[in-house]
Amino acid sequence: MRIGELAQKTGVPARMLRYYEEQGLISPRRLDNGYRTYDDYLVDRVKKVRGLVDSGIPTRIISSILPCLDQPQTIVVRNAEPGLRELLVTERDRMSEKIDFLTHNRDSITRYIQAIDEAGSQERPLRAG
Amino acid sequence: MRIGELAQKTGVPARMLRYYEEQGLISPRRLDNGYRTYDDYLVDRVKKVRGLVDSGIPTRIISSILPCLDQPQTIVVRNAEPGLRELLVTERDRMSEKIDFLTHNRDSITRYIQAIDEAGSQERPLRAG
DNA sequence: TTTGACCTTCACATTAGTGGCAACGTTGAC
DNA sequence: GTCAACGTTGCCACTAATGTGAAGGTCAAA
Repeated sequence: MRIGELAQKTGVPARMLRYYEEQGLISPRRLDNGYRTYDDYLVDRVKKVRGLVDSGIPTRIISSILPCLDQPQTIVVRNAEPGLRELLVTERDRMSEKIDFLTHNRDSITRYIQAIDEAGSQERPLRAG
Repeated sequence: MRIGELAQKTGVPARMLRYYEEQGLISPRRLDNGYRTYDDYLVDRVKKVRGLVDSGIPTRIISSILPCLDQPQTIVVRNAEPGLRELLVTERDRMSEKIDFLTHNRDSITRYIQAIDEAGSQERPLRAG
């Protein structure tokens, strides 16, 4: 598919898709006329990139770990560069920290919302049917 | 405590603490000589801010939700502005998305690390004692 | 009075995009 | 064919968010 269709399928503007290519995150092939052409599996990859960027992972890191996020790895694993494992462990731990942090604070927010709701229902108790 | 001590306790440079104040995230009182002075509970608040920023929450949002993250709320809840509940729900849902996303990808990374380890041990099987 | 922590302020850096232009490709109507 | 409309290309510059550096001055303890 071409860039417009991918943009439409992912909700990510074409402009941003070109930017991600510039950052080494997605590498489409080219048609004879120079147009970018994307395989279907890149729809998921683009969404993955968006989610990771939104979660505060820098693009530099994303480009390192992206190949490790696609499921059937098998081949890639052999002759992994020496630093890779260490990088992955570091980033995984960082992600775990983020998860813990977000979870804790999300739960605080949830409790606060409940408190608002209870305060509201107390103020004007259920009365009608 | 003054800014240097807070910086030391939180690991956040004094420069950044001033920046966070500029962004409305932390509002220390001032001594007669103009020095900032921080209460003890701000140590936790600073760490919270760091975690949230690292997780991709914009400071503008953080400043809105910070008051709702401290545990004994009770008083604050009453006469909450009308938009607040909606904002909180939106942000909570966004945080949940991030959590799911990070969890999914972290697990992929973990599996990949395991695959590396297994590939390594297969390549050079346990042989010596 | 010198030293180190602190003050404000202005400028600069980095990351993650966005906007707009001019030129080229593609498609459908005439 | 050719014209218009729209998608795509590269490119350059610009924005917004999150910090960081450094100059030049103040405070207070040794």
